[in-house]
Amino acid sequence: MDTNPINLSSLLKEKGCKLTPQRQTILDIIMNCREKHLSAEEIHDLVKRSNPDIGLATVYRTMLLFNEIGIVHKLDLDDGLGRYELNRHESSHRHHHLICTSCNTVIEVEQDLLESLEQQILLEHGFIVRDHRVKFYGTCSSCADRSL
Amino acid sequence: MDTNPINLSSLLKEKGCKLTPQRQTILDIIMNCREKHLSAEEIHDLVKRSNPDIGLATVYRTMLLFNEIGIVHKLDLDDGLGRYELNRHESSHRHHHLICTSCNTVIEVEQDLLESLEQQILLEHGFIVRDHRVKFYGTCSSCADRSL
DNA sequence: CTATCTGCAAATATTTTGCAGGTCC
DNA sequence: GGACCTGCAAAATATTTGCAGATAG
Repeated sequence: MDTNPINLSSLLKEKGCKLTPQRQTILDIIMNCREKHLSAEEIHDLVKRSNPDIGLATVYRTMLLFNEIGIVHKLDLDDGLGRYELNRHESSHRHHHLICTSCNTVIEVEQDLLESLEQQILLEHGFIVRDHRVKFYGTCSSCADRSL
Repeated sequence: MDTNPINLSSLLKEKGCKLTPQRQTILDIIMNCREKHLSAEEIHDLVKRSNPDIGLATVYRTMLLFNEIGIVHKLDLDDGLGRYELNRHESSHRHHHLICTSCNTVIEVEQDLLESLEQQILLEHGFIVRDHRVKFYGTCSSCADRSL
């Protein structure tokens, strides 16, 4: 597992923002929960263990900022809350989420495989794709086994 | 353009639900705005023209029901509201949305082209895909032209 | 020193729910 | 007639904002 490869300080400086202990703590938390898709409230709960004085509003403001800087991505897992995950890739090559409609587990898939579709979209619509979000709904292998 | 191919009455009967004027009015509205991705509030505004007494709560309850029956699909266009579109296909073959990050236009693409990815997901993860949601972010042709 | 940040509380915004009365079948 | 539905208002939820004081650089 890699240690912090993110130079928070310089990323913030580019934007004219300051490196505060709150922001560092929040980054540490989400670095330690890379696979977790945490909501703002969940991040807040975890962050309070290190620093009980951090407010929920600060978490929201920080996630907004981290999203702009590209440190995290906001995602929607259909439970009515915004959720965030660390942005592990430089490019628009992004993994996909498999959502099991039986047990609600979220599995990640690393393949992208959307190049040909994106190429076709460019040719037929003149639309230049720079990013995408893909969710698959279905039945995970454990649930499929269980229902045999 | 096809006229109402949806037999609302029998779909509702299957679920033990009743056909009320409110539900019929709401269906009529969304049939006439097939390409629109309306929010609950927008549907409510339109519906009130025919029947000013319909409440917003009824719209929410009806969209929940229509979503269960499969008449509509809820979607998330990243503006913080739930939006709905008519479900035009029987199968899980679904169109995709192109969201222009310059002008916020939403364009629809009819190609699916996810079969090979879904096949690969089944082989590698044993996950049976039954439905998917795909959003592409980028620049539409008008915006691309404008910035030349 | 000062622009930026923070915590708190209040404000917003969206969606859900309880209930008393109304209506489809 | 009775289960189901509706409108209204209130509640619940999620997120944003205003502000006075604190702090990074």
